[in-house]
Amino acid sequence: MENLTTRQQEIFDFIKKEIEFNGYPPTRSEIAKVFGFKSPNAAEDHLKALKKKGVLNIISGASRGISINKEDIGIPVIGLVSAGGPILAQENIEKRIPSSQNILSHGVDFYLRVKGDSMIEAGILENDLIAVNKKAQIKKGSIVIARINDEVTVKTLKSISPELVILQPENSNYSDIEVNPKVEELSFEGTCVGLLRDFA
Amino acid sequence: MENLTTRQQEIFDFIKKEIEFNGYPPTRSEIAKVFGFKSPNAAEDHLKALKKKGVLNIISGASRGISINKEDIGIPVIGLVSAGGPILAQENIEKRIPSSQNILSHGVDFYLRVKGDSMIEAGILENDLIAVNKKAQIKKGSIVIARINDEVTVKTLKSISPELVILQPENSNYSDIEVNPKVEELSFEGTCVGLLRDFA
DNA sequence: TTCAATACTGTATATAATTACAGTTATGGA
DNA sequence: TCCATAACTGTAATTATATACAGTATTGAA
Repeated sequence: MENLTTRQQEIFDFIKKEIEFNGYPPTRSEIAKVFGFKSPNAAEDHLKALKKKGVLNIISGASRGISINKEDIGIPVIGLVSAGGPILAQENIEKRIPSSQNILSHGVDFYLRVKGDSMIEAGILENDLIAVNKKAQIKKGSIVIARINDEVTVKTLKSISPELVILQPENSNYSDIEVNPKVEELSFEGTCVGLLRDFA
Repeated sequence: MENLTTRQQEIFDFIKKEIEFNGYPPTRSEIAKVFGFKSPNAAEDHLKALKKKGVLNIISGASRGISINKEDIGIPVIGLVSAGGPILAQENIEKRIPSSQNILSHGVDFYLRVKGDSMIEAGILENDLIAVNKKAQIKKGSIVIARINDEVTVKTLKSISPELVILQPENSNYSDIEVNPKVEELSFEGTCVGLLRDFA
């Protein structure tokens, strides 16, 4: 997918929102009206551009025949996180899971595939997908996605202070991880707000 | 919601399927064509009936202005199962979770809220939602939703033969349940194909 | 500097789509 | 028996919609 221009992204987001809200896509005129275009053809041009860039599909002749390509809907699933870059970098995205907005009570920014068995006593198994909210407040007792020296890990946050953060695995075979944020690089990618398991 | 007639249910299901597949609702003519109506007005009549029964909404004047009422989309979540009736009876439906079709690799007929801790060693905790497929083959080793003498339970199917079915809890504090289908009433409501947990 | 792409205005038209009106047939109550 | 509901056919008109064509202005890359 080529990158969209600011304007194109706006149009695209509007279409997406309309589909979600109304249950059907907008017409050219409706787009034009919302964006203040004096001609429906401005919308037509945008649709053509968006189609060309591969983010949506237009069924010729059909009214409201706009559909958003599946890959562009949905919440990204992060498999292995490559070192260095941001967690949501394109190369980390394993696939996408359709909207699912209302499935969980919190917003989900991405899903993270669980590696290892360090959380089994919290009912989190290997290969489960953890639903992560990036903005939810990081607090004691919640399950957090932390990045320590560029390595991503999922643990319960046992305690947090300026010079000592304790991350607790939920598996009696493992011991707590103690990090001094002033010495080691520590950041929080988000909080676990849900879990998805697929018995494939 | 009043009950739909067979025909109305067919039309409704078709509309739902179209929205999911195409991303936008069908026109009257498209409905008529699929069902073999010679007049688009037959579809119009059906839409009016469906609207009257409250399962969908029609935006007058808008092409493809059909939207399905949120309560009628989605997969039902079953909380407590009342004795006697079928598991999917209206009174058992706690809420509905939007489509999510492609979230799990198997089809999901309903979600069942887990009571108790008998499956914690399989990573299934109390209040988790188990995704259930009604038609998937019941086989040894899979987690099944069984009904024994009208009581619904989730267990691993350890062994199955005409006179002895062994259901195994995944919790060392509990012991296996042995059922003779010839003596006790035993039926399978489905197989567990996934799990959903919401950290509310 | 020339060209393609972006971002529109303005006009026009074929056709897609909604939807009313007038019927027909069958069914199952009241 | 009468009437409402369901499930259609058939016709037709209004309006909603897609979409082509002809422009204009701006920008950034070749």
